[in-house]
Amino acid sequence: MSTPGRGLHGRVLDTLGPAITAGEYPAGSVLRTDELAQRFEVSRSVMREAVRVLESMHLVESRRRVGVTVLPECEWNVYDPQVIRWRLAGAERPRQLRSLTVLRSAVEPVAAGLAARLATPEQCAELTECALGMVANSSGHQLEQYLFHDVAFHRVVLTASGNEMFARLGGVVAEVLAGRTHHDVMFEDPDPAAVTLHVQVAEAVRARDAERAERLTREITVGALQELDILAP
Amino acid sequence: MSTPGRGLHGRVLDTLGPAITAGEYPAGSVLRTDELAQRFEVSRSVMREAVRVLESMHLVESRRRVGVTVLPECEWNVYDPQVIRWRLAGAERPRQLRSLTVLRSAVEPVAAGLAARLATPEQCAELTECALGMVANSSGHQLEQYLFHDVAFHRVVLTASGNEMFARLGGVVAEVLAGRTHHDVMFEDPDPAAVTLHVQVAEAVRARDAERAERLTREITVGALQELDILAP
DNA sequence: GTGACATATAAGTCTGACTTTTTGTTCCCG
DNA sequence: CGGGAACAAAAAGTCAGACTTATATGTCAC
Repeated sequence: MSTPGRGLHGRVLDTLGPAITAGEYPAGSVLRTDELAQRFEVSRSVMREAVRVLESMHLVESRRRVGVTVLPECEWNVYDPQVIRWRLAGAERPRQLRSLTVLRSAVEPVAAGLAARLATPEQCAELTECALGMVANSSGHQLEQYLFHDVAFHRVVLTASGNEMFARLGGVVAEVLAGRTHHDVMFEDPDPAAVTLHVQVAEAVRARDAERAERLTREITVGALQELDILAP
Repeated sequence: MSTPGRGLHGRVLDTLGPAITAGEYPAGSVLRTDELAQRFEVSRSVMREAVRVLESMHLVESRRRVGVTVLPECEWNVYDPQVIRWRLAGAERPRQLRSLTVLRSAVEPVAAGLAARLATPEQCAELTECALGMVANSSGHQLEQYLFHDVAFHRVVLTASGNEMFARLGGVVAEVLAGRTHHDVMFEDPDPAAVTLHVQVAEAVRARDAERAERLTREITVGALQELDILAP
């Protein structure tokens, strides 16, 4: 996925990152650069680069005479795509998926509202195209194609919102949707109601009806929350 | 702010990071590590560490035989607190502030709704305390104290939501509020209506009225949007 | 117990030599 | 004249070793 093994330090991160985010080293654990370098059979310079990256993600803190200390979870840069991927790959996957879905439920409706105001004609067209693609693959166990169009749909909405922060969440949404399709429950065809909602959102955006686009998208995200049993009575 | 000059590579980042995020090197620009090392008068090892960090933020990409290429803005990890700080410090400040405020307007209401369900008694108490602090400093040009309690208030709401992604935005909100107080318009005392809303949110959370807490917080964020002239008629 | 001092430790830095990958050029052949 | 293979150069990547610096901790006198 994305950028595997871009250099030796990347290889080190590919094992050390998941290990830390999985809680294998509890907060406060102290590692030593030299020891790590030996363990991974790389030079200290390479190991230092890896540590610097982990440090920039606030997963660890490096202090003289102490070593490399693992930071508590609340310090982590949980928006770093790399960190998200590591956590989604580990045992914390369910919790991470919940966090991200709640985030989606907050962001996507607002993004849809903005998209209704700001989307270019091209983006409107793309959106309906995606929605149609979802309809076309909503039955007959064509889950992969359905997923493809679903991801594209949400990506377009987030991009069309004109907000860079929203746009950057496209990758996150892709991970969540892909995760739902592949790992979790989703053996049968997608919920027809959800498909309809996507079509209606595309219509609302094209019609420049921000209020409606937001409300419909909220319905979609509420559905996503329900799938994960998030929601109080 | 936060961690100034933690080592030589940090010093390098303090100038190179802002320069890149300010668009001083347009996307596609190519830098060479050796040249940079000379310019900053550091060894190549230190320079490499700095480049690795920039790479982990997706500000640059390092390729053999080519050099260090500056990536287009759409690739940047705009959620990285460091990147946010750099951008807030540069010429792009107004745009960054708008992006962040729109993000707030999406996230905070939902967070407040969750907080109303999940906040501990201690957090409820903290919240009312913050709101009272805001009231106490809302007149008489006590902007600094007001800001302090305002930041604390929003931090508690985001934390009490129980969602780690929301909680992590506490720092971002702090930057936005501080920015508004210090740089932008805010010479006279804060809007009394906004102060009242904060008190009411605290009440709603304590009363476990999620719907009301969300609606009131939405009013607060709408106010923040209006201050920046964001909002269609 | 408290303060100053010494010491050991691990990160931080620098340098120089070497390797590897990739790009762009050159040159030969069709 | 075009295309492909071989080649050369450039820049990042890697490594090893020596040295510096900050700092936690222990020691000792008071």
